[in-house]
Amino acid sequence: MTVLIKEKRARGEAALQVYQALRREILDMSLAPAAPLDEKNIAARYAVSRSPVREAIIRLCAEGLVRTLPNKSAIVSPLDLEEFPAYVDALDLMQRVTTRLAAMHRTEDDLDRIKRIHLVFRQAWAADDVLAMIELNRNFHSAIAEAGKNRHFTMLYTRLLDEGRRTLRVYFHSLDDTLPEDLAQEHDDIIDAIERRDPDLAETLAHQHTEQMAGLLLSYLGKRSTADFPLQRPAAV
Amino acid sequence: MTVLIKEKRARGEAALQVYQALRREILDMSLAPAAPLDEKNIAARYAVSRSPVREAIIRLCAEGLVRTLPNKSAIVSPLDLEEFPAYVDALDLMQRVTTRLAAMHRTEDDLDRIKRIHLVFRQAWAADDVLAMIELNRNFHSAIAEAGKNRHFTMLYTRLLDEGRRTLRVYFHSLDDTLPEDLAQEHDDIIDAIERRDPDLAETLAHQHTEQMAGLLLSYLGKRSTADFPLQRPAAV
DNA sequence: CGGCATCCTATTGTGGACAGTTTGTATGCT
DNA sequence: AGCATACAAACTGTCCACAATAGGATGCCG
Repeated sequence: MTVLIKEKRARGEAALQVYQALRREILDMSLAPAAPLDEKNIAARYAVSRSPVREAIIRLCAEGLVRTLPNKSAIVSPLDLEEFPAYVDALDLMQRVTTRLAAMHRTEDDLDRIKRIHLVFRQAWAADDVLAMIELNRNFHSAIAEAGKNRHFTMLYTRLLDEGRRTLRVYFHSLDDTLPEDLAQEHDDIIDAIERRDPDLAETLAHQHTEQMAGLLLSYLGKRSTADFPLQRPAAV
Repeated sequence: MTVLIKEKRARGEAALQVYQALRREILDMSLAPAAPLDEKNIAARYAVSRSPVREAIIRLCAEGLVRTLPNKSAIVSPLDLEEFPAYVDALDLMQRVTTRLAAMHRTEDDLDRIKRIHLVFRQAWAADDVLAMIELNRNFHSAIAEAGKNRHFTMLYTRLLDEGRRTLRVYFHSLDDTLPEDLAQEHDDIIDAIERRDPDLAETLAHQHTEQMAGLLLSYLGKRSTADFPLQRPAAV
């Protein structure tokens, strides 16, 4: 699938566009985890030379979305379920601290932005558009983090959210693309706490939100199709 | 100052070596904050072409140690004192959580590593080698974070420590390269808490350690040389 | 004398070429 | 048949060349 971008590209845009396009494809899982990233191939697809592609891959590598192997093709970072606990720990702490800080430091503009994103999130929920919901969920929490005004927390948190987007996709597919409404309700509550500038409540809600999400994912991971399937032939009727 | 590296370089080492060398120079402040990074110049100094240099700069940019401006030279990230509070907030939280996790998950090997580094730290302290101390302080806390077994926290924490190394250098220079012994003692206490697997104590000590450091830095920033200097000519005797 | 337009130069962003590895295949041997 | 070796294709890492842009120097005009 060749992707044509622009007739004429501004100087300095090629690397950025390839970076954004690759990033999107990785997060959408159009590029599967562990898929090799052939530089020449990608260069051809985006009608650029290998230099901008290389730059994009290096940046994605620094973000943890791809992994480079010496003298071999870089690959899309695999979804490592082994470190799921550490991931949830990190996500939880970052979600708590960014939400708390948002309740402390948010401006009216911040609040507007957050509410606007959540509105679109609800629309996507109504339309059963799961892909949009996943992205909007990410943007929702990212906007909250921005309102917290600490770029270090924001950076790690958005990185974690991005990494998680792929896991969420796997999970939501398993639910036949339906979503519990609880999540949207929890978002409402978080917004309220931030609006009322209640850091403790905001942090508590953020924590419960993470627990909720982690619980859902765990129940999915624990779901096994043949666990209670009798290997012994059932007794004749 | 031309730096000659190797007669023959292994394929794939050029970019790595330039990256490590640049990184070191930035953290040592051999390259001053806001100093421009001329690609051709750097390429000549390390006897490579611009491609590996470019790769190194991109990676450093993703780490936050350099800043790239479109169509202009990248510059060493300036020491932005405006966001000092946010930095301390982030450092404090990461120090607390990584130290707590270390007290929970450390192995005997982890403990050995930490103790070994601290031993060398004390030697550097005895020898008044401030540069070594700054690097060893970073390695000490980094080793603790590793013992916590959460790569996300470790990553952000080490990044913060690295960013802070430059600020520490500025500060310690202002103390005429002498250092309060408290820091070493606090390290001892933290090691004890980790050894005894006492997460609460470890976290508390880590927090106090950050507060101590931040307090020292603040008192330095508040130190002004002419604030109580009378502008009016003193009355004749 | 100061301010603005123009030209010039140095540097970045990108394209393309070349060499060293790695991977896959084919062939020969056990 | 299975394994090891050798060859070949392809890809990465690096170098080099070129075009576009930014910044400075120069000259002109108010």
